[in-house]
Amino acid sequence: MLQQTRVDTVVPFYERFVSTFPTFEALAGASLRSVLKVWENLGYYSRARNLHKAAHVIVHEMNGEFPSSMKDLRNLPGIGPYIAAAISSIAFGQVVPAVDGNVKRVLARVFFIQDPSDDKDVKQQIQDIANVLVPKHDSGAFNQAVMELGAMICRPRNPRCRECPINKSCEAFDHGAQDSLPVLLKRHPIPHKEMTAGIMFNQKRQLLVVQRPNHGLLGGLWKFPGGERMEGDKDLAHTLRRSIREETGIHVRVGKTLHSVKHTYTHFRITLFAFQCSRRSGVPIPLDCQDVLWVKVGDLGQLPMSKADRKIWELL
DNA sequence: AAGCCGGGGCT
DNA sequence: AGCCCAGGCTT
Repeated sequence: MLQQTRVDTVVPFYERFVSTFPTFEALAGASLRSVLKVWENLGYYSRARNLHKAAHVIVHEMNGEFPSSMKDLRNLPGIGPYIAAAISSIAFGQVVPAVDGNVKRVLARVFFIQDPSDDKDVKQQIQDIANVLVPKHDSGAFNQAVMELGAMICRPRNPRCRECPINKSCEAFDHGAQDSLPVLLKRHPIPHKEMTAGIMFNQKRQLLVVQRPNHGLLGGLWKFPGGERMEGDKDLAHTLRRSIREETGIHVRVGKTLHSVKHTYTHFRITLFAFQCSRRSGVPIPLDCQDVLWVKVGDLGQLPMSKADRKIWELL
């Protein structure tokens, strides 16, 4: 949960998650849908899918025993170098450094590393320094201490160097360069996309929703049918007719605009336009999606949806 | 090695 | 509007 996600954001999700799935057996036995529902709004949903898978591996392939070595931890889906090191050092007392974003920033400053910290060699250099620094005793506490120092004192912006317990050992502070380290690579500007969502009821006053493919953006979450405006679309109504046909095979008539919401993802922004829609012909089947479902508006709260789609639902 | 993957808070 | 968050997986 803590991957690229602030502790304060995670805490309520964590509490709800462990009370819903208190054991590996409970998590392994739960449906992916129920896991995604508890994860809803936390983002990076592959983490939820991987955690669900990992619980299954622990219960069915590891005799229900949680692994303690770096090597065995790395074999669980979703556990990479940082988490393997964090768990084995904090929970099992192994002498390994846990290098997260905080640690990289602290070490880049303390050791005055002026090359971009995203560079492969620089990452290795930081890892090498951490390997030397990690103490034989209480390495888990050391790891947490460096992370905490990075979060509270050696912050990305406006570091509190006067209050820093190790400022006398910090080369960046010596040079007065703490604000310009670590060096950032410039990022590409993110594109803007226009997205469409069809709000369509059947005679039973049920709403049509589709489930996204399990891999890719917002994998496994539910959405209103519709898609991105492409080159050849002459207007958004055209986009919506085309994308609903691709997703579900049905032909629709596009009515009036109901709402529009803006949302920012990691690599692009969207404006999502919701249109009233009616079915002209065909029966919805899962073509360019994983599943289709007619659902009562009130029951849509049970299905995991992204923030942008949830906003549309709330406006309805 | 680079791209992909969310949502939220701070500046 | 940009940046960053107790990163990992895929290609």
